[in-house]
Amino acid sequence: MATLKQIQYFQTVAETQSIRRAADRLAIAQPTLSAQLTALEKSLGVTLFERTRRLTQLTPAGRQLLPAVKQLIAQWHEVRELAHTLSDTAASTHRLGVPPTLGPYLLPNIVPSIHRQFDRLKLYVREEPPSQLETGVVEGRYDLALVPLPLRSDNLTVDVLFREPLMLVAAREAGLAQDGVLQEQELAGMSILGLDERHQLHREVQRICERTGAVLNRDYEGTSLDTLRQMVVMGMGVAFLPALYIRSEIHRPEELDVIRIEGSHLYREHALVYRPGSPVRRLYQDLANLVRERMAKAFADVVTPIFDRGAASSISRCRMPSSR
Amino acid sequence: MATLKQIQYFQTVAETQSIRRAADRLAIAQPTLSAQLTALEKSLGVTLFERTRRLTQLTPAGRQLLPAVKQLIAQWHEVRELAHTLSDTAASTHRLGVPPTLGPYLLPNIVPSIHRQFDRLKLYVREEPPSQLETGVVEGRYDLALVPLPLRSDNLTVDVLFREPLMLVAAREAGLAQDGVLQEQELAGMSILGLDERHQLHREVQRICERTGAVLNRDYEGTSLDTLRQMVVMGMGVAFLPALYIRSEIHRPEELDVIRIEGSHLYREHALVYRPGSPVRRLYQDLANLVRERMAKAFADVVTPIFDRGAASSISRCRMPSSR
DNA sequence: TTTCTGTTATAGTTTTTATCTATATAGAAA
DNA sequence: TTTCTATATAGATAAAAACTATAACAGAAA
Repeated sequence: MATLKQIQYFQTVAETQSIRRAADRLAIAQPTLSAQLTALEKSLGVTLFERTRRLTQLTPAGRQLLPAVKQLIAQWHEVRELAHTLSDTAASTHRLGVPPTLGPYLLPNIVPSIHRQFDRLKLYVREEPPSQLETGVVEGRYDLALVPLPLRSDNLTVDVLFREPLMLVAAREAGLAQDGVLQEQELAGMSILGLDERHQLHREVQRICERTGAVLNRDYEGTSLDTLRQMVVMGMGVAFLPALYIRSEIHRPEELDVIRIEGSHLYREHALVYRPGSPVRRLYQDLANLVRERMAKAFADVVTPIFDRGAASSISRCRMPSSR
Repeated sequence: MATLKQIQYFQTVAETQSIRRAADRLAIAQPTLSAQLTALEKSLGVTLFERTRRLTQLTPAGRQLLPAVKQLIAQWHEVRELAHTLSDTAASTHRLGVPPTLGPYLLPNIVPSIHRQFDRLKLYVREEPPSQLETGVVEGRYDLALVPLPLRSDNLTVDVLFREPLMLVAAREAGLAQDGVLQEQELAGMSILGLDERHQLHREVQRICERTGAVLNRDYEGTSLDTLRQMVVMGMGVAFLPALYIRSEIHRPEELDVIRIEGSHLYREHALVYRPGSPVRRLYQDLANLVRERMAKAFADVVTPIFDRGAASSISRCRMPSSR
């Protein structure tokens, strides 16, 4: 099989019309070039050059082959250039998966920062339920994903990002919120609207209901946060909505009361996950930190960034030298 | 520098998503493939694969590099295919030079035969004065050329093709030709029209005049066979015209008398010439034979093919093994 | 003619590298 | 846990690409 070197030799000899001069330009010995030319001619089955004492010129066949060969070299240079660009890992396109109850309300807030810090990084973003995101990352359909904790799979590296409160939302006319705060006990017996069970949020709300004695209404379930909110507006009940959604989408609070519940763990946690073997995990850790910092700076009133656990989780999965 | 092999390895691993399977498909050992992949990654400066125990998949950078690499391989296949086509030397485009006093009147008669016998051979034909054709072949601007003998340069292989008579042409009203034949002695003192001295034919006619005592009229010279013929038609004198031109262009003999001269060597000889080092000289010898045969078959009454001298001339220039 | 010069080809050697076999290592599955 | 499977590493071998030195040869110059 011919080599790219031989192809390049071919082009140089064709240009210089001399094996001697081509060898000089290529900084190799002349016999080497002669031998490689012969090898190339043999492997192509074509005599490329007519060697005379005065000059070495292309045969008719070689002359016709030259344009194709030049294009081959051009394509090779293109590959090399592209590789050079991509050698900065932050210059590639990474496939990021996001859950539908977080992505649309988080990404607009962090993507500009990412673009600012990693100006040549590109993100291909897709929305899917968290369970599919997890398997997607494991199976390689995604490079990284934003997912709520806890995870099902244990063979992913997890960088915990932040804690997002779930707020109780009620129609204004319900008159639930005297001062925007409710005691946990007051939830008991209350009928709560939730999303359908394909959403991770369904289970999270279910867990809260079990603990507080509220009742999850399974007769009517929202298919998205927006429909759930509409159900609340229409007076069908109250619901737990994520703080980032509320911050992002509810701009006319006169229609809805947003109520904080006193003294409980009404929140969900989000993490950035990726395969432990990913050669660009350092970049993903940087991205995770970027998200945490951005949250701390601009959304401290909404979410709680988690700096320690994520880092620890990553480090615990680093490869250790064998003791043996 | 990377090799085409490594590029192909890259593609195969990307396709099979496994170094093991790719090694099987490529019929090489798995460690070899691992090593070559690492070498490629190093030379490109990019980590192409994420190797896990379950599978080996592309990194984001590798994924983006793959299309360019596929195109590179496609271009390589194109080069190989083209080379394979051209490995039949008769499938190339050869640059043929012809003199203006022969090409237009000979080529239409032989090109169809060439096409019939070498159906994929292509000829790029250019017309130039014979002296420039010779240097053109020597310097590589042409691959082969049709030229009249004798040659100026001695470093070309010569395949003599045929002898073409020069016929005396006179206006009908001159009444020179009682029976279409003239004795050589009758030429003495006759004023002969010729071409300008840039044409080889000028010298040939000059030689004939010297031998026969005719006078070459240098006051009026034709710039082409056609203008020369027009000068004869207009009664400005008589001229020697090549037999192939007459056969090809003079269809209304009533205007002109074509007269054969008895007992002299009123002819020119044409040869096919090419560089002795040309790797396709066998093809050119075949072409020369084709021309001779075609002349013998269809133009025996016009020209005299020469089979022996040409072959001998070629053979005499073949490389001999050194005696030492 | 002979000699000189410049170019390519050949011979022989060294270095590099591509490849092999055997084995280590470590996730995933049983 | 053990077993299986995939990749990596080590060491050896074979292939090749590279070098130096020199031969062969055409063309120019003496």
